Amino acid sequence: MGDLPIVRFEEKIVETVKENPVVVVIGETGSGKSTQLPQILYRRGYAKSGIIAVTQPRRVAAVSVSRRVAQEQNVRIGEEVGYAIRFEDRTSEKTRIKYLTDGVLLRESLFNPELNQYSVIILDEAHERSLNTDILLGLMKRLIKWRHSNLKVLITSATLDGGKVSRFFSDCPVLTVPGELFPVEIVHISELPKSYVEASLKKAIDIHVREPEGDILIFLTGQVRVFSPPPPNCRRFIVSTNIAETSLTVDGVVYVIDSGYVKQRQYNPSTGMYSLEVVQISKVQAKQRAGRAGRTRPGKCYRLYPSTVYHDDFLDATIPEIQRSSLAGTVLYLKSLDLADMDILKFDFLDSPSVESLEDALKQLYLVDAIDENGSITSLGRKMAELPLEPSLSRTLLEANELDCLSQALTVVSMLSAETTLLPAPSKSSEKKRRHTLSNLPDGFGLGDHIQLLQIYEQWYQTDYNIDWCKENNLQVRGMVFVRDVRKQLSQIMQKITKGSLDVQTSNRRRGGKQEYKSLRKALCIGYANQLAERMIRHNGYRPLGFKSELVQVHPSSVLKSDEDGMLPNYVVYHELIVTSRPFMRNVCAVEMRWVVPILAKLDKLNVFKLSGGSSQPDNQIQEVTSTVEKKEITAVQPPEDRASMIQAARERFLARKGQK
DNA sequence: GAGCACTGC
Repeated sequence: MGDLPIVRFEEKIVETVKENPVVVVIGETGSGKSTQLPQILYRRGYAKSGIIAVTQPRRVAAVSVSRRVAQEQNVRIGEEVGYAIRFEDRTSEKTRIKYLTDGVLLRESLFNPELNQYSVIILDEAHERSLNTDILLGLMKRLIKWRHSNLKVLITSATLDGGKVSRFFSDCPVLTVPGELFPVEIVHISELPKSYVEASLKKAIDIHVREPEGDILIFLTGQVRVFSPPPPNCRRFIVSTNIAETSLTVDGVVYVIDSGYVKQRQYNPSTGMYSLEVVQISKVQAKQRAGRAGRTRPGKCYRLYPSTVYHDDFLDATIPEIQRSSLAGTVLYLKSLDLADMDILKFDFLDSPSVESLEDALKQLYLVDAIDENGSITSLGRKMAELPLEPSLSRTLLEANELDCLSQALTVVSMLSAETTLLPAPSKSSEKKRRHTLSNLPDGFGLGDHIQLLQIYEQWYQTDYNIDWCKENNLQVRGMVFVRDVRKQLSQIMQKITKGSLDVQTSNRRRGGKQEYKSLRKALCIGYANQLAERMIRHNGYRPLGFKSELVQVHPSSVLKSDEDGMLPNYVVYHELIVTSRPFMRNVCAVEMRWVVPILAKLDKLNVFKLSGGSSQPDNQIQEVTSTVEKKEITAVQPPEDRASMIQAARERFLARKGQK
């Protein structure tokens, strides 16, 4: 390994790091930056006063890279070289080089904001711009001011715009290390095809007929089954999503077909809805895809778009995750750090999320009681930030603890954390089977999907976590085991937060009936105060409250039942709004009017201007921001005419009851 | 009555 390109730059790297607190290292695939950079600094004594931390966006990468480095150092994993990922800490007092996911480093920073145990922090794969890496970039900028004398920060990436990061860190130096890829010939087609799926199929057959041996990797937006039956000889056709850009390395690939598209999840802060859209990839992504052809020998990349489209239409870089996600959790995290002069609208991000998105986050946090009407974090909010969950789910756990149904809530929340991986990938053959077996699973008494998830886990518990039971019921074993791990971790954190011995045991009793779930549903209602929907008067469509008014439906996969008149509950809370063919609420739970009334009152007095620190002295940049806020109509709920009086009456009853107490 | 890429604490 001594001849990796990066080693030839050792002197230059060491010299630059010595003179500067922050250094950007651009290294193409095959440069050895992830494995060699920490070893170089280790050799030069940088681990004497602290640990060298290397972050990775993915767990597998943290584990595999650390294993390779341990091997090169000739030590066992967990000794001088170790890793830390969720559920698994393979480090010891001897550890000097520590690989960890960026999520783990963020969590460590919550309890030790100065990260004193580290002398060097290397943020690897920064070009991927994961939400966590972006937060860390902002935190590092603050941290080097406090720890100027004893902390070195290195930002490394494959194709990141080095100049931009350098400017972000007060014009820090940028080192470029060449990679060891084989040349890849790029071929563009002359005009955009009508169908990129069809075009990629044609191109694949074309390569198969004309070109010498070598596997073909095809980047599409989903696993479309268009390549069956397989060709008669042994050439492999690998159809892949963007997973092969980063997570997956396929050996033997010589040809890449790049459709130029990717399916991307986007959050709309004004409607609270997620959507999955097929969008054009960025130049960075196109380069990444082409690079996959040159890992073992010279290769070819066929791009199913003209070069003019690449140059003129493609974005330089993918829109960072931070600009495509709901930021409630992120904002709560930053608020809980108690950074001096912390104003969330002024936090220094490499690419700032929109003001609208930040205000949406503040609004949500206010509704779940994590911040007060002035935008300051509450003691409840502090506890919520300690839980590795979305704010609505942390709020549910804390409320459940008050209502003596923590054990049930822990199960529901854990099941939701792995929900997508529970059911097996749909295929024609298993579809019937799944439907059949699902009918054998509990139905949540018609109260909704959260209750069903609880019942499923409790049944599994009663079989003593029997793997065969999962298989019989077509539940993914890995998913269920993951749920069990999450539940254990959350139980421990809850014990710590409440400083008490809690009853977190999964219930073993035979369940009585609907009444059994009342407290749990109330806790869910309070936790999901930001995800509450009201049914329309005469039909089963719903309107999410607190967002721009849009009509949504309960997802057809839901087990929520209607009453004798065919009507669904007046109010439900939902886990997620997702736009596919239409806007749907996924995972809903029926809630009662009397729990909803205080939330409606809160929605009424919502004042985003105050939440975003409207009283503070704005600087020029912020001036512009606040003026748009002032003009904007506050998105409080306007109940439909004839229901307004009903809500008012219920609210008065509620307040009267409260007064009596 | 739908049908959804990928991560992570």
